[in-house]
Amino acid sequence: MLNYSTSEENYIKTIYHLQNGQNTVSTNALAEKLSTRPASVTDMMKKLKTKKLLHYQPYQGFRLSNEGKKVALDIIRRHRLWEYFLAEKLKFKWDEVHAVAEDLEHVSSKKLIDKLDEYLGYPKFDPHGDPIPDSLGKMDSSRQISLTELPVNQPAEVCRVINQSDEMLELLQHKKITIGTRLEVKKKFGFDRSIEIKLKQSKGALQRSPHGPSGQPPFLISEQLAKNIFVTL
Amino acid sequence: MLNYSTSEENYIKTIYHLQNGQNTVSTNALAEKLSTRPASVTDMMKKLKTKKLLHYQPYQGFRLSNEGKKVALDIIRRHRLWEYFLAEKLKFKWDEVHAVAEDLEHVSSKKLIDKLDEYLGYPKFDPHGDPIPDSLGKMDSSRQISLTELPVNQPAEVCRVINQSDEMLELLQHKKITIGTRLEVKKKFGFDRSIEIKLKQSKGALQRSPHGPSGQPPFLISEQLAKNIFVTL
DNA sequence: ATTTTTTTTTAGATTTGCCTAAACTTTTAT
DNA sequence: ATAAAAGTTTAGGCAAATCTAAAAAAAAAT
Repeated sequence: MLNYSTSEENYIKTIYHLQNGQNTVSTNALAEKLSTRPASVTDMMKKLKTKKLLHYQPYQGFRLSNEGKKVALDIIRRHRLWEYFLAEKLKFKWDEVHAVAEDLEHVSSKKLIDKLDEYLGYPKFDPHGDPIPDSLGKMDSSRQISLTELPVNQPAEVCRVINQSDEMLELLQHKKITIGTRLEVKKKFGFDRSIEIKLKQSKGALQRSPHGPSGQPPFLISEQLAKNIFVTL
Repeated sequence: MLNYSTSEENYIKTIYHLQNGQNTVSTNALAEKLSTRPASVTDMMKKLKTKKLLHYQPYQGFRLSNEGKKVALDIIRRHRLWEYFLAEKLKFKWDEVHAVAEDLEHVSSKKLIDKLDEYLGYPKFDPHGDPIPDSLGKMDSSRQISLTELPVNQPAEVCRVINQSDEMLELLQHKKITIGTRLEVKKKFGFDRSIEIKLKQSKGALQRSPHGPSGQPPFLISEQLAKNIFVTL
């Protein structure tokens, strides 16, 4: 695996996230995500094409090649391992790890990352619940469904939150929802597709609450929030 | 404290090391250390002067300003904390930490470094024995003398090795000299200023050696090596 | 089927950090 | 004291990554 510049790596990583599966990625979408100009994207696409990291015909959008995907997974591995390190060892808050990991991910010593992985105990998911690729690029794709898809009365555990903004994290924190929280959907309302959920006693937390043996009362959350919370059964 | 580019940081750090105390640093010396060309150094010196990080009059050499020294100490702090982390936590070998830390030191989140420092237990020295500046730039300057200055029969402990090349590390490894090794100078020879030293039982290592209760026999080391080994009494 | 709008690309600059070659200072040697 | 050598700076260029403005292609609307 060759070395790529920080800028190249940011393009590759972002294309990977945008081309969820087989989608083709557009110049404008990529420029938007990277806070840059379409013209800069075109320049970089030409360069990455000559390096055989992506397929690209002018005006036709682009997709990572197999080699490009490998590189992307390696960057994502580095990013998520650092996120795990920051949260787990340095006690960063869940919502602070991303920005710092954006810098650390570009330090590309293979030995460093493999030793870090070992030190951390080969974690499978980062603090946001995203799976961490192993050194071969394989990662767990354990069934993670959105809260909107979770059947009523089916117990589940929060394993991932996507698209987190500061506002969203504030709301989650207020409602005491974190990775690992166990819950059930109690009712779904057609009117605005909001859903009522009930948090369950987590294994660790056994203190008496003021709500009796059944814990806190159920409460409503919006569809917009539910879409962004993923759970495992 | 503003942010500086990786390149600027490398210049600042290297000037700090070269201007040991009040020396003035020359263009050629800096170019040599940074494996770059004198013309590039001049360019950068002009830039750093406008940023008030150093004092510089054409043809007269340069010295860091107080602000420049502060920046240098911050970079050195990051570098040495990462070295400590790599050796202590990730079990990198003593001679492998420097190269990786060269990259990590440029990730400049203050919060990251302060939390790393806390996590590591506020270490005072890096794996080479160099003192680590605290978040205010203060560092231990505990008396560390070169082996060439150590009086005969004065027990001491290796605390620092400077100027380490691969060849030198090979030699140290072969003679089983590491940070923490305790020893005494037994004889000094005027002819080539080589010295004879004797390793002492380290506190930790209590296994019987084939050399009886007094440990290994004394052996000679060159002046060149002795100059680079520092000890505390 | 044109025209309009949107998207994408090209052309030409800019900034950073580096280079070579030539010019200029300072130092050293005669 | 002056010439040669060594060290330093200037001048002019180059590559990476960005930008703006204009041109070209594709998509949408009439």
